[in-house]
Amino acid sequence: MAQTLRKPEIIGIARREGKVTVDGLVDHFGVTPQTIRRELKELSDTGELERVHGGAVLPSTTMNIGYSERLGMKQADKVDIARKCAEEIPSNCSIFLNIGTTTEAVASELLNHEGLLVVTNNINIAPILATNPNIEVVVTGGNLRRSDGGLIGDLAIQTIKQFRFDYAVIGCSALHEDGDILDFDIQEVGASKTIIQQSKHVFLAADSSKFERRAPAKIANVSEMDIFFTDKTPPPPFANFCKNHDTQIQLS
Amino acid sequence: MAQTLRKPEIIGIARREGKVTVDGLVDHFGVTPQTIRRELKELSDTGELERVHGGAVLPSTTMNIGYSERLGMKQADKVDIARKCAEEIPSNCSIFLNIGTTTEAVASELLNHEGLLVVTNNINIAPILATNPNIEVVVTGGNLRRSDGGLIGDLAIQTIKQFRFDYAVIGCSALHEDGDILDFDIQEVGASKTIIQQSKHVFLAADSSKFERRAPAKIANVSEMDIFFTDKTPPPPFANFCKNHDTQIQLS
DNA sequence: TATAATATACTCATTTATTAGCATAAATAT
DNA sequence: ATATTTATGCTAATAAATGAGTATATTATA
Repeated sequence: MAQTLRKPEIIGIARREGKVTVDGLVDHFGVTPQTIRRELKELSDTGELERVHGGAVLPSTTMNIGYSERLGMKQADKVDIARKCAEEIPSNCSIFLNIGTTTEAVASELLNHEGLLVVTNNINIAPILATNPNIEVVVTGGNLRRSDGGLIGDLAIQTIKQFRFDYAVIGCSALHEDGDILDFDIQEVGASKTIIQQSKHVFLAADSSKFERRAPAKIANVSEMDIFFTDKTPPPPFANFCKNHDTQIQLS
Repeated sequence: MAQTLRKPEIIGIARREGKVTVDGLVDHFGVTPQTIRRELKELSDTGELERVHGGAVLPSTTMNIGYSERLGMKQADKVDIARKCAEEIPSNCSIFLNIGTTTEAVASELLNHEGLLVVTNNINIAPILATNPNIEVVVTGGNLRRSDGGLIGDLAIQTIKQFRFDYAVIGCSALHEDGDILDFDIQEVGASKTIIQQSKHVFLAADSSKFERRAPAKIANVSEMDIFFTDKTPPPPFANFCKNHDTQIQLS
């Protein structure tokens, strides 16, 4: 396979923006669309990007998310949320990133930070952060959850207990109007409890679609969070609940 | 300027910019393109940069390489070694797979087994095995080694100690004629000792090119292995050593 | 559903980069 | 001082990337 000077930069742009467009890359590099298309095709052949009409998006690094969810808006929203979240995190500190595609986006946004120690139970985050040698990456042990690459169970909790974090970024499967943070797996409850206990600042990062989802396991309550990063003003009951419990809402 | 002074600067520029162009370096150093090309070729031969048409980019570590490319990369002999190795492992048992691309090939060959519990400190193995729901996958914790996606250090050892394995498959960076099994990282020593200690049967899987490699850390000795899976008859001193220590050699 | 507007895949000519072999000049060793 | 190694530059042949034209596929719109 041919390698070119442009490919790493295309991937970099995709990581920052969540997506790339053929037109955008044409302007950026000053080459013709067919050249860009050729390279996007090659990047998609190797699995580094995923081709869509008009451009390409980051492959959902999670293992089985539907095509539609990866496209366009959702991913762009996630990148915006992730950027705001990463802005609140300084260099030279310790961070925990847990499961969820939003925390993966946060990982990408942290690539420009320095002197970080990042611990994660999300196996997809490891290759993202591996590109920056200034970030020490620790993966917790655990049983692999196929649906999203999460590492769960007692092994994960054991590892988390051995650290203290300056910041923790929590993702979730669903949000309930009464303030509950939900996951589809009961095993994640113990992990999130431990994370919150070991962390000075706890952030929740979740896009507004999570309010329309259902999930069985309550892993935490938004009152335990310091900041909730999201894309749209949450439903009034949830927003009021946040206000009453000193949880800041940060819109992007 | 002498060549020895130019090379570090080229690498420096590449680290800052992510890439270097032949033309750019020609302007920068005031030499001809062929001089630059020669040096880029040397830097690419030593693995410090990756040559591309028009310049060079930072080498993509195995971590960054796309999934399908990684699969295609596996040479036929590695697959053959892996197949023989997987044939010796029954269904319904517990297995440890450690670092190395050969153990990744073994993982692929295990996909048709059933009722396996696979524990690994190789992060690349998780997505391979995730495709078969009949295999329970456990990832050890540990510090991420960027060069190959290995999880190393005390966290990994802690996890390994909590299991007993029916089979362990060991990979390595290099093999020495006197029977020593070598890795480039001293931290892997503890892990491999623990693996051997916890396992009923220990297999070494390594292609013959490992005899031509050098690595500093002795992680084990082939006398501790039950079977050595490889593609060609090893050098006579090594073969004799195996014979004297009841280590079976299995050629593919 | 039909139609228009984009976007894409494919092939081939053109441009550009690369390799290889040889010549020259500087640095080092004998 | 002379030979030898090493770095560099030149030219021609080779290889690779690019861009243009055209046919096809996809998405948007009436």
